[in-house]
Amino acid sequence: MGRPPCCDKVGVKKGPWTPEEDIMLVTYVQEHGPGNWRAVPNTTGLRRCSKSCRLRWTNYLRPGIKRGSFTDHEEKIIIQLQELLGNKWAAIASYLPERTDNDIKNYWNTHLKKKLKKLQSGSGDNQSRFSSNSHSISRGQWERRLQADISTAKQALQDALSPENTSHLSESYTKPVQSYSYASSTENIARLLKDWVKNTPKSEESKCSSTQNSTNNYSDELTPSTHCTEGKSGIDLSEAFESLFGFETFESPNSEEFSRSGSPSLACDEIKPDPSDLAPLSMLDNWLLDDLRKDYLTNLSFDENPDLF
DNA sequence: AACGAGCCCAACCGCGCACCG
DNA sequence: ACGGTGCGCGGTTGGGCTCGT
Repeated sequence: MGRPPCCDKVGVKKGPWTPEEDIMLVTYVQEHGPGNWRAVPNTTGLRRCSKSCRLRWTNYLRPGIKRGSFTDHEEKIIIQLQELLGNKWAAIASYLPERTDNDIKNYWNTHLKKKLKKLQSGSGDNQSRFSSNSHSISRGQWERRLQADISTAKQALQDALSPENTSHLSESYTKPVQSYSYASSTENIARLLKDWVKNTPKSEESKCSSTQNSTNNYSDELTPSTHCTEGKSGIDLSEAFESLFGFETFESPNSEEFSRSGSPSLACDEIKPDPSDLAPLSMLDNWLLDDLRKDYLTNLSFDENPDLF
């Protein structure tokens, strides 16, 4: 018996996602939470495979995703964890909550692999420094600590998200988790719409496949919302979007900062985010990365090899 | 300015695992 | 115990973009 196709191939759309499709998907997640992807096409009317929906959400629309180039710190973590875990991108991504496994995988394949290869050919023993460092703890210890850390992180996340505990988060972390999640998700859509609106009037005949460019440019182009009044479709979509999400995304001079600042206006009680898909709490985030940095990276001899970074 | 090569990244594909009845 | 189903993961691909000539 052959494996049944994950979805009905007839009438299933492929290729880049349009902003409209993104909105439909986000709307579904807002209402039902992430999961039950099989139901998404039927529920939303999206002509997309359930897997495609899940992938789009996890790799692109999910709240808290950081885009743009990787920092040196992130790079180091990836290199170390790849050395330790191999191509377990999901596991590596769990230590970089703002990055998706796909992003990390791509970054590894396009940048880091070459970098290390170059380094390896340049000086023979540099590679071995990563794999057998005299200062580093043993592989077994690493793995045990990783496991422990992941478990602890999950517990911390659950604790932090439980209603009775959210109130005692320290003052510096008082941003509402739900709002953060919500706003970040909104921000992701907003960036798509913004670019889409900007591009559509110029080339109406062109297909709406500008999502790639829009995301790449957005972080450097957090301009005031003048674009959203350009073009009819922009107005309609923007208004629809605003009404959909209940606040004026396009009025934000800097939507990223806005979303992270935890503005009270972003509160949205009807959202019931799944804890596993929430944006990483800063506290947890910092804890993970700080712990990594302190306990692991300082034990390793990156500094012995300044040429690498 | 035009063209081709290489790069980059979003999306797809197929497999394996976990869960459920 | 077993088959069906859904989801997650890692590898791969295709098309747009950038850069060099």
